Amino acid sequence: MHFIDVAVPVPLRRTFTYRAETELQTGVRVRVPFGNRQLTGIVIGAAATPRDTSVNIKDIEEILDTSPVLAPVMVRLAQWLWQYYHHSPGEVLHTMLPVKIRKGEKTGPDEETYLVPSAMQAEKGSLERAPKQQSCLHDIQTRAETKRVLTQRYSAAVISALKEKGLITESRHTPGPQPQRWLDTLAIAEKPVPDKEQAVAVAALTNTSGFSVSLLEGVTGSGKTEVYLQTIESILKNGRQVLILVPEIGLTPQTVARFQERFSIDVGVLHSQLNDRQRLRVWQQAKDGELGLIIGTRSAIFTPLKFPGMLIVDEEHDESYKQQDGVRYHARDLAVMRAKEENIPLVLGTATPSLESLNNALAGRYAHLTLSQRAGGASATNMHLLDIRDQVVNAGLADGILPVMRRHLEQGNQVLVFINRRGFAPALLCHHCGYTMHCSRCDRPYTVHRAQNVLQCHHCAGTRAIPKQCEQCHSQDMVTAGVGTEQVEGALAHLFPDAPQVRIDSDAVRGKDKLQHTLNAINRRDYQLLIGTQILSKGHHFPHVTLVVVLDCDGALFSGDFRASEKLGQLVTQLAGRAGRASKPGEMWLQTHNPDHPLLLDLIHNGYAHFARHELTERKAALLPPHASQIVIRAEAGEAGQAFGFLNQCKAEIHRVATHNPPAQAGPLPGLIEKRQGRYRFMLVLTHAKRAPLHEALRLALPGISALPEAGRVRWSVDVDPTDFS
DNA sequence: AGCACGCCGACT
DNA sequence: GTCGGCGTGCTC
Repeated sequence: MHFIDVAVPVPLRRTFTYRAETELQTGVRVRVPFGNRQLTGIVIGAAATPRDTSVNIKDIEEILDTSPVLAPVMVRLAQWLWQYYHHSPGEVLHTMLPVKIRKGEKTGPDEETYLVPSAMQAEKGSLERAPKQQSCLHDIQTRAETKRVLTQRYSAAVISALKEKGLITESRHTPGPQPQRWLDTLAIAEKPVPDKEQAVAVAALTNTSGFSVSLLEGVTGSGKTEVYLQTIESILKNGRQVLILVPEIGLTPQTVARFQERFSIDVGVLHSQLNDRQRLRVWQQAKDGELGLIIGTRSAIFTPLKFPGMLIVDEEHDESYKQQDGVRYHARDLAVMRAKEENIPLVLGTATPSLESLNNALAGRYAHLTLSQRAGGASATNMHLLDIRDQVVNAGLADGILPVMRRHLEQGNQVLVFINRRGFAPALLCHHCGYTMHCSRCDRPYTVHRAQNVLQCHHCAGTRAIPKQCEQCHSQDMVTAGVGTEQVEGALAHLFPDAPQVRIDSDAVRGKDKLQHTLNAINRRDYQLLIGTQILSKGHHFPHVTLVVVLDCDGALFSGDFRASEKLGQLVTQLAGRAGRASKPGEMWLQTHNPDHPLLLDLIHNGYAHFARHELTERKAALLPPHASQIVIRAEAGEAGQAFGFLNQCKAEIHRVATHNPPAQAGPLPGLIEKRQGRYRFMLVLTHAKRAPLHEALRLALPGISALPEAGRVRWSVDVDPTDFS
């Protein structure tokens, strides 16, 4: 008789012990009785023989797999996840596994129709006058192929003719796995000669074996992707798989095509738009070792690999790697754990490292590789501050910037205007009584959208018509306040009527392929003036842009979020990287009311690398991450007092339990967006200089917190290493 | 999360 | 008299 720990899909922070007749492999799915229902669970490992005789240990009902759906490495990763993020095993496995696997569906490839040679032999010369049929038969005789593949290669007529003649028949069966299938087609296309820094980086990364983390800090345009390409070449040749994570917005068909073209192999692609079936297929092929290269967004970090060779996290600073609901994991941090478990190298690439990764590199925990030269000899963009104090500012554009823009436009170049607000204006208010139109569910001002003629709440996405008169005093004198992309677009159309312009924000490029078409049109020089939001800062290069204007960077200087300045530095640097090339050096202007602000001065004069190091010293002095660890407990409820009260009880419980070396507790604080979708949100921020005692305190407190009667009434969650305090 | 058990209001 | 509201408690 064996006792076995099983993770079941319930939101409880523990596993359950069952009895089995035989020993069971870790990672195998089992059907188990749970309460009065049947659940599909995962075997986590052998359990100690229970001493507590009061619990009635039940038998495992059925073993669903002959081979595990989770390799031992992935089971260990799951355990790390639920311990580190203080979530339930059930929720963690829910996050890690494709839906179809979770639901207990059979694994393995689907049955397919094959065309196979029949027992009958073709008479000599009978196909002499049918070369297509001959070649098709030859293909089928050499290698069993699916009907699906063959109908792409040959016409239906050819295939049916062979069937008529009784030379081939159909057969349905499941294909066996074809491990390292990519080696059949792998070929290295012509590649550029790396420059000296790239060559050093490739050599360093190629020579690593076993676990290591390397931060590849390469300025925009320095050819990080080329370093990835040349590094993974030998890994693929050696029959090892490479998993590449990219930000949500960076996963374009072009990205995938670049890898496909270089290596002539199938690339597994994983992103949020896939359906369950497509997702399962890539998962299975990666697990069977059929795919050499898998590219995906955040959750792709859970892709199983039969022959793990290397992990790459591109644009590692990108915020989209942090999951913001459910198990709030950070894919970059998880990649470190995964690489350690698999004993393979991890590469973190970016032009603007997160302070977390930079700190690890500076402390010597990560290798630090740098690419400082832009490819093709392009020079760095020149950055300037434009003091807009006392200047006339029209639709966000200061008078002083207009001559600069005119100069670039007259030279036939493109100008990029960045404003981090979509819509026409961020508020609509009454000129008579000052009342601001706001969303009653979220208590936030509505954004005015002139294009669709609506007010939209940017927190709950709710819309309503633009009112003609004030809700409060019925005055008809309604005015907008602040500036959004739509308004800038309108003003620029007046100021520069001869320059064709385009707006790029999530409103303007909604819909499949719309963004790509717009980007193509920009690089065809259909437009001269580009007005847009964050989208413009991510990954796309605009060789004809010679001027970047940032309309407002003051907000980030005085934000309540301590990461705002880091994000500003990354944004500005990424934006600067969009512009210019060798023949056309770029220039960037930041409009500000704080031209003497040390952060801005440091950023524009010394660059991101210097700026980031300075930020790190500030974080150290303020005892903030990465020089401290944080955990946030969030709660939301229909009544503010409920959420607040619950967090106060959490605070008391942590205080009671963490007698030795307790964390600092701030709050309960209202969320930066206090009310959202009609619910009140609060958070309790736990901070400690050391990670271990912080986690220990929470671990000890969670049973008591979960047992609070309020815990069942409010919606609450634990966020380890929070990146967003809203 | 589910599901049962349990104790109070308005219905055939 | 019962049907069903959702508070509470438990799940190897």
